Amino acid sequence: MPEPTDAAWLRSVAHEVRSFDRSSTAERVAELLRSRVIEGDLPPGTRLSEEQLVEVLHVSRNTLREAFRLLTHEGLLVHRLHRGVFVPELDEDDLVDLYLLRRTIECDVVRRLEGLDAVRLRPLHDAVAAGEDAARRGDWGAAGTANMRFHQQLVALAGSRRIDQTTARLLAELRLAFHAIAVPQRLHEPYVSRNRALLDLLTAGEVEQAAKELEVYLHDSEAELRSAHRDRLRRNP
Amino acid sequence: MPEPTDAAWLRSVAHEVRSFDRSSTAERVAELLRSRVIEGDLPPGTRLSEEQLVEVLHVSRNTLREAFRLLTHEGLLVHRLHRGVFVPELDEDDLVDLYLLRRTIECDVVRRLEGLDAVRLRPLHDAVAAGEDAARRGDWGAAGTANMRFHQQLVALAGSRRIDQTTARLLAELRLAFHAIAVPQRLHEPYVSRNRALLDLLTAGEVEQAAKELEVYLHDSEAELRSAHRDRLRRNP
DNA sequence: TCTTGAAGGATTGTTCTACAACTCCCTAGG
DNA sequence: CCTAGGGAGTTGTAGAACAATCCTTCAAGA
Repeated sequence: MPEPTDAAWLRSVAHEVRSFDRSSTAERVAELLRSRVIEGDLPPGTRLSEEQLVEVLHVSRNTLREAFRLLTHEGLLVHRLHRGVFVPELDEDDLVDLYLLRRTIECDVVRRLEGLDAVRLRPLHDAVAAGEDAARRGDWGAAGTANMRFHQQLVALAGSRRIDQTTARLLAELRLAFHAIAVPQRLHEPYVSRNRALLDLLTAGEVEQAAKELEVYLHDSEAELRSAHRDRLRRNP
Repeated sequence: MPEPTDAAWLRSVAHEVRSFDRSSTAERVAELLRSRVIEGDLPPGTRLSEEQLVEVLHVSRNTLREAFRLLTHEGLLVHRLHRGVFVPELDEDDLVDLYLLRRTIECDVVRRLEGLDAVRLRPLHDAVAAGEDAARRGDWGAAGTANMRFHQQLVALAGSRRIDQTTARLLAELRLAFHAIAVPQRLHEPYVSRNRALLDLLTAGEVEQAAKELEVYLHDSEAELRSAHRDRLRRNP
């Protein structure tokens, strides 16, 4: 006999089951291409040829184009009419734009936080630990991944689907910029310990202080990235 | 003889010309469907049949599906695998979510504003005037449109492409919620004068004060909308 | 009565082919 | 050096076909 409280539980199970192995071919193709772009295998400016990919992936052009659309709206590809899809080349204006939105969302989320406890902060803790571990190993790719995870989990504390989604796209785009730049250590190293410091502030419940630190943090990160971008531009016209 | 400064100008003209009448069939179809959804012609929950629309619009299924994808990523349609696309039905959680993100972005944008002058505020002024005009005529549909324009122009002051885009999607989704609710006057009337008050604060350069007022404003708006939503749910199980 | 399972029609997911529309590059001519 | 135009190659769109899935109906069993 189903009790009233069962309803919510059943709904959540239903949702989980339904989204378990539920993916279209287009989504799987998108997932594959996404990882390639995010890992930096495809340098910015690369054109993704339909003909070529249809051949390699063994899917129809329609399906491939559907995958293109998915990634386009994640900001991982750009579509130019009658020219094809390309891995985006972010310029300095894009960096400014991305960091502006990023500061807006992240700082505000932190400032509004309340009722924090160890359980809720657990995912953040894991991400920080992963970053420290990667730094010890000198694996700056992994350090970058851990950093992304830290910030994604940070905004996840707000408990908003749309904020999570916006942030995911934001970070994915930023990752493109990271790959376009050579020196990962200089970009990621300082933030391993700064993430730890942020987490400590949050653990202590000092949200206002954390928000302020995060604001400075993101300004520094932006400056670093822009500087590296300009350097690269100077070397590589 | 092209001077150095010409380059940027020529590029911008080239871009403008190129994007003038530059739209694919899919984009035109999307535009058509978008207006229908935004105007509320298609009630939430409606399924958009491929077969039917292909017949009416005289486009191929491929093209139609591409249009579906575009609108899906704007939040104006939802796609359920093997079931089709539907006009979304927002529940109260969605309203909470939308307003949370909205407060985050709008308030933060306002708080960061500086160097405001009459020229930059002109679009806001026009939107407020349009809202007042619509209210006098009792045209609450137009009042709602003017309100959306006001907020879109407000965040546009930040000068960020990505903030504009996120906001556009946000407001489009909210518009769905407005349509699902019967009483437009009660929802829009109070905000005509509150928009004017906000604009006055901005004109006076009181950004912090404006941000605080906006925060309250959005809380009130959210409460109003949620209440109306619950009323509707009670009448219409 | 309620649940379970199978059959069937209807709709979406994907592939394939064909052709139109457009871009890009190259070359001839001014 | 610049411009116009032609041709090759790529993307945009159409349309038909089939596979996979969903939804409804209905009958059998507990």
